[in-house]
Amino acid sequence: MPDNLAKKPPSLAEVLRDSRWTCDLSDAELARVEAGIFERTIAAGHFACRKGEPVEHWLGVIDGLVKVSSDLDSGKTATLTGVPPGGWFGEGSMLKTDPRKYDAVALRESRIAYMRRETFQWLIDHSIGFNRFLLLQLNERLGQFIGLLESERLLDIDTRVARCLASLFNPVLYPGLGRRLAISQAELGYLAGVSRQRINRALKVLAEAGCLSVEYGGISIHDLDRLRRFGG
DNA sequence: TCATTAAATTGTT
DNA sequence: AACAATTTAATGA
Repeated sequence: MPDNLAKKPPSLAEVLRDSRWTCDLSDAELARVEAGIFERTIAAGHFACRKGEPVEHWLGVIDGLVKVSSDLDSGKTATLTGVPPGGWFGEGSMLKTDPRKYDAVALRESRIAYMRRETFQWLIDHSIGFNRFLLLQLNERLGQFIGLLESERLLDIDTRVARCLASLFNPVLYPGLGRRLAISQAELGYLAGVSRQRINRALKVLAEAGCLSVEYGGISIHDLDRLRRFGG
């Protein structure tokens, strides 16, 4: 275990291979899909996609970290979810013809995959595995948002941070993700909607509870179930 | 390979 | 919000 912690920037092809929705595609089909995707690097603080624009792509996080949020007219911004590497989002918008309803901001420099609408549609028409993935993902997110409702009002900060982290490590939404995630406490603060200092305190509590361990520039999950159930 | 430095992140007030 | 301590990455001898 000397340097398997060394970072290796994943390629688009690797991310596709590891994505659950590509499992029943032939090599030729996978190649077709890959040809319908382009990659773009988004600088920290910049938008991977914006509310109000026509929806032309389904988005995937190859590397980095993205925050999906909704900016209210009041000027306040509500974080809906964070998307770690290996995660795909925006399928809800692809299934409608309305303009996009949410923003996606790169919390740090991130590489984003953009799948064209015609490729997305082709997958729906030809791949049962892709449809199964979409159903699973939509259902999982629905549960996540329902949980977020109680989190917002009923739970203390430590528990909210726990739920936020648990959602990032959701094995259904983000399979390829391992036990460790590179995320700073500041980034986690943006996702959970609390100050970095409060995140620091919450992480100590969660580490004390045996849910995770805090590392420089990231955290490692020890007990995902315990993290999910924390405080409630 | 090692020492130095800058930048990022963390821990605390 | 500010500050000090710690860790990492980059640089060059």
